[in-house]
Amino acid sequence: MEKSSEGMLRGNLDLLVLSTLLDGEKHGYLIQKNLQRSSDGLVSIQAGTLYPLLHRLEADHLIRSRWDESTKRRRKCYELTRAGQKRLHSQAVQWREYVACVQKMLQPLFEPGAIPAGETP
Amino acid sequence: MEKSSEGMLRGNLDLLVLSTLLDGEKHGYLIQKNLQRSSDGLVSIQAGTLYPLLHRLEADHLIRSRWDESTKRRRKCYELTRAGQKRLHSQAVQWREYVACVQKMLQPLFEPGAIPAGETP
DNA sequence: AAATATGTATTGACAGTCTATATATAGACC
DNA sequence: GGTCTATATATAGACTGTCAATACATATTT
Repeated sequence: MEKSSEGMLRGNLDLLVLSTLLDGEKHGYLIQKNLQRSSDGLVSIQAGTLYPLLHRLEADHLIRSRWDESTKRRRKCYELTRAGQKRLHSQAVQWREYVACVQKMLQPLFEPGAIPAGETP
Repeated sequence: MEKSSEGMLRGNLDLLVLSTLLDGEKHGYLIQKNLQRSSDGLVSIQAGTLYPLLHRLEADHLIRSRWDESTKRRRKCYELTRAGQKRLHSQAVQWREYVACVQKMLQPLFEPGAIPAGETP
C-alpha cells in the first residue's frame, strides 16, 4: 500500500484517532505515527489535520490532555474520557453497520459477472 | 435503521451514486430513492447534494446525460461512460482495501474484552 | 556543522455536504 | 375547485473537515 485513501477517511478520522487511545494515553506525534504504521501508510494523517482534530475532541470533552514534562521534549498527552469511550464504541458500531450496508450495495461489483477493467467497446 | 450516517458517507458518495448506474441509466430522483431504499434509509442523500454531485460527475466525464421527454415529466437520465465504469471499479476496490484496513485497526474494539458501554468509575 | 527526526501549532484554501429555497407538473383526495 | 403529496430538477449560502504550507524549537545522527 502506498497511496493515501484520498478523502475516504473523511468522516471517520475521529473514530480512528480515538481508537488509538484505547490502550492508554498518547501524544499527538505518536498517534500520527501509530496510525501510519498500523495502517501500512494508508492512513497518513497530516499534522495540520491531527492537531486541530485533537483540540476539537478535547473541546468536546471526548479526550483530556496533560503536558508531560518528564521527557526531554515536552509533549501533550491525551487520554479518553468516559464520554470519549462511549463515543468510540458507538461510532465503531455505527461504522460497522454503515460498512455492511455499503458492502451489500456494492456487491454486484464484486460478483463473477463484474467487468474486470477492459471490455464493452 | 433510521439515523443517517452522519458524515460517514463523506468521501464515497460518488462511489455509491456511480454504482446505482451499473444496471442501466437512471434519472436523479430515481437514484436518490434507490439509494434510500436499498440502504434502508441509511443513505438518504439530499437533492441539494445529489444534483451538484451529478453535475460534477458529468463534468468529469464519468457519466453522460440526456433529457428523456418520452414520459409525462421531463427527466434527465444519466449513464456511465467507459471512464465512469473504470472509476467505479477502481474506487470500489480501493474502498474495500480501506475498509479492511480500518476493520483491522478497530478490531480490539470488537473483541470479547471490549467494554460494552458502562464500566470503569 | 549540518541534516534529520521529534514535537506542537496556526494559517489559508479547497471541496463536499447540508439546509433552505425556488420552480413546475401529476395525481389523489376532499 | 382547491389542497396536498409525490415527482422532478436546480441553485445559493453556509458550514466543516481535510490538506498544504509554514513556523518554531530541541534532540539525535552524520
